[in-house]
Amino acid sequence: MRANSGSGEQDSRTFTENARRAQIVRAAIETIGELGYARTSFAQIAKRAGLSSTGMISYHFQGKDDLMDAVTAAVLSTATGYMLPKIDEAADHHAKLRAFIESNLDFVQEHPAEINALLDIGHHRQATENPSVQSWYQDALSPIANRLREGQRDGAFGEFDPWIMAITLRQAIDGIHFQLAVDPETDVDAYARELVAMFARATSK
Amino acid sequence: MRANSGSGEQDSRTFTENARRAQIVRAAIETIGELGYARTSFAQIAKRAGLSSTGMISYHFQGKDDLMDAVTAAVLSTATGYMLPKIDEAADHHAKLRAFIESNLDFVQEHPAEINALLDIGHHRQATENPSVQSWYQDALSPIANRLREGQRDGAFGEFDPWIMAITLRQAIDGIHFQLAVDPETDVDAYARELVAMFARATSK
Amino acid sequence: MRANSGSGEQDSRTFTENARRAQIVRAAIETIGELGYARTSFAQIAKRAGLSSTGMISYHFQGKDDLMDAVTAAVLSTATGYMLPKIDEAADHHAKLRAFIESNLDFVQEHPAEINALLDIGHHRQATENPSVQSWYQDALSPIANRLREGQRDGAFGEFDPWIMAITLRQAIDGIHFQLAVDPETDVDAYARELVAMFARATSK
Amino acid sequence: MRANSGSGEQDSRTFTENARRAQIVRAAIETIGELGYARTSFAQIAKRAGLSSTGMISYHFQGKDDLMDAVTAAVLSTATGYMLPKIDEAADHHAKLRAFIESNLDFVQEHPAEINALLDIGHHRQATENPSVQSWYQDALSPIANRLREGQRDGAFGEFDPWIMAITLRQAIDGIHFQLAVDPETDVDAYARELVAMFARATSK
DNA sequence: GATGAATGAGCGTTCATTCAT
DNA sequence: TATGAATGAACGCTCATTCAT
Repeated sequence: MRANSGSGEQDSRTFTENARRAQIVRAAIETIGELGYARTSFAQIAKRAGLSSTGMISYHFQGKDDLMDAVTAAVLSTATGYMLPKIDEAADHHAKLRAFIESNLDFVQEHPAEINALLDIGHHRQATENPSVQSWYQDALSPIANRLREGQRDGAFGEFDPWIMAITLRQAIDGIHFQLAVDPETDVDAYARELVAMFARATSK
Repeated sequence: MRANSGSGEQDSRTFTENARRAQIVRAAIETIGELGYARTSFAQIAKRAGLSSTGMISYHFQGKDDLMDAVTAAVLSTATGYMLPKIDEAADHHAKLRAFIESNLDFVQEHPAEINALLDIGHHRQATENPSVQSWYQDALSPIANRLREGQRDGAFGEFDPWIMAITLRQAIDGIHFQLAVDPETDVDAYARELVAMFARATSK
Repeated sequence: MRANSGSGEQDSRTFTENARRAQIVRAAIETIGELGYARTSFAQIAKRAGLSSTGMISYHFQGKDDLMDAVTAAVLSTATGYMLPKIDEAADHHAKLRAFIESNLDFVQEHPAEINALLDIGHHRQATENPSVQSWYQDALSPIANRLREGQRDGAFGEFDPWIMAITLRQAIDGIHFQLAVDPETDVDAYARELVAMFARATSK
Repeated sequence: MRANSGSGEQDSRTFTENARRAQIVRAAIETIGELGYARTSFAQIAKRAGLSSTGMISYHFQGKDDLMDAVTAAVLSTATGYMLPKIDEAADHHAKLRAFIESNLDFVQEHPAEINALLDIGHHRQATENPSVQSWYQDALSPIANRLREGQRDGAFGEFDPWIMAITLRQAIDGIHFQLAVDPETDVDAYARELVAMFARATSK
């Protein structure tokens, strides 16, 4: 008898069980953020969640992959909720691009554990032939590429492949982690300003 | 007794002899490239290398870190040997930037296992706060940043932070792996051409 | 998760519950008693305890040292519980000295595995410079030395260094193991009588 | 083709091979003395002996047990050569007993590695059912017991079991190691004087 | 739901020993 | 003899998962 809901399943109990699931996901995020994926075990997560047994995690999730899917979804949801309003508020395509970069780096600064968890899981899965990798990565890039394409259609941007630009933009923002590894005192806002200027040129006519 | 050569030791035979070491490094590269760092164990490497036991790896290397150091050094050496001549041949700063991007992506296309291994090891070390991370990452970025700085000094490029541009360039090139994960049939040359145009604008005056 | 109780933890169940822990400690005592510390591995202990894997031992104890601490504590507790009443019953200092020697050798005869385990662990820790050695050895000798000192103060014994006499007494009793190795049919009671007479002279005025 | 000479074998090559054997035995003594038996491996011994391969040890000795037999014999021989003259010089039985104790503790002080090796090997083998244990231990105790018996016959000592007194004497002297473990600054000469006085009483009429 | 004991495969590493050269 | 590579079993320990209560 299991309460696990596979990724696609719809279940009437979904909402009542969400409390425990969310608690575990929260603990997983913090653990990965602090120790890294490689040192994160069910035992560490259970300890941080105040659970007396790792069996609780297996009970609520189909397995490690299922838990990591939930973590990924949770972080992406939080990040989107943080960034989207700021992008929507922006007046034009250029301002929206700037808002995307700045709000993304703001989020990195304010939610380091979430971001570390997301990237760690992503790196771990990239090598794996897990089919869910493609989808979440596409899901993350598609909105960016679409906005860039709209900007081109409206004449705000020059000619470039919007999909490759989206990848580059995504990777440029994630580059902050390497910079922070080299110098933890880095001014993230300055990094953001530099990227804004750089991509203004890169997307110009 | 032991064939291990500690990191600090100097041994003229390190690269010339020791076919076994090279064989193990090769097997490690292929294993990481195929399974990813997380699923790569001495047992997997030994199986691929046709060794009778994992003890053989411990015999030839001080430990897992030492083996991964050897893998990193081997891949970087191969990559540098491939790319440097093409960059040196290029006539001016713009051509060198183009040669860097193109030769790098050429190398990715021709040596996917090597590159996957290099990035996976890098990610794992970053996540586990291995102190050797900063140095190799700085070592990888410094030459790029220095060339960009020279280009600015010579008036070939506009104003930008060369260090952040180096990170972005590095990350943009590595973005090909995400693209290949989504679509293994991607035209890497087209990806290269797009990046060349993009960074021509990004570095322009 | 884990049933381990770290050395510093206080847990009222430590001795009352945890049948599994006791079972493992018992198996460890028997294994060390039979094979000696050097040939005692988790695999041997697990086999003797009927455990499915060595992981069960790691589950119940923090590590090999923790298990050996538990073995030491268990044996010392049993030995003290056996000997102390007999010593307390004895009327005067001479009778107490005799009771100490006799009850100690009685215990050796009746619990050979326990004693072998205790001495083997002690020797191993002394050889590996484990810092916990001094304390347990001092703990074992101090009560003997103190009783001897009291006897001197009360005029029952002559002049001698009570600490060195305590070491000699301890070592003389442990000498029975060498004797038993040479001749397993040795009359331990006779050995005890001889030591009693010998130390009566050695402690006399 | 092996050069090993089993314990009982007589071999015309015995003397030519003794150089390498002695070198290995010497390295083994130092290694056990410094690291203890548990941490002593063929690799450690070979390193200390300046050998390029542990195979050399296996070539010259039948196995680990054979090497340890050689170490034991070498140390006993050295110790006997050191002590016997001093005992022979002594005028009477009481003086000889004193000379035995004092020269033995002198030897302990001047050759700590040899003694540590001897005791470590002894402790390790006690638990093992190695038949060679009984013999060397009997060989070590018999001369002591015989001298005590002679002293009794000549009326110098009182009544006691000479064999048990020999064990006790042996153990009392070895007790210095526990004392040194507790306090490395212990005055060994004072320890010797105390034992001399103690055994003068213990062996008195 | 929740607990915690149990499972068994797997980890990197060390070891004494063997063997071709 | 001497070398050093190779062997394969064993080591303590961690892991995600299962299961009875």
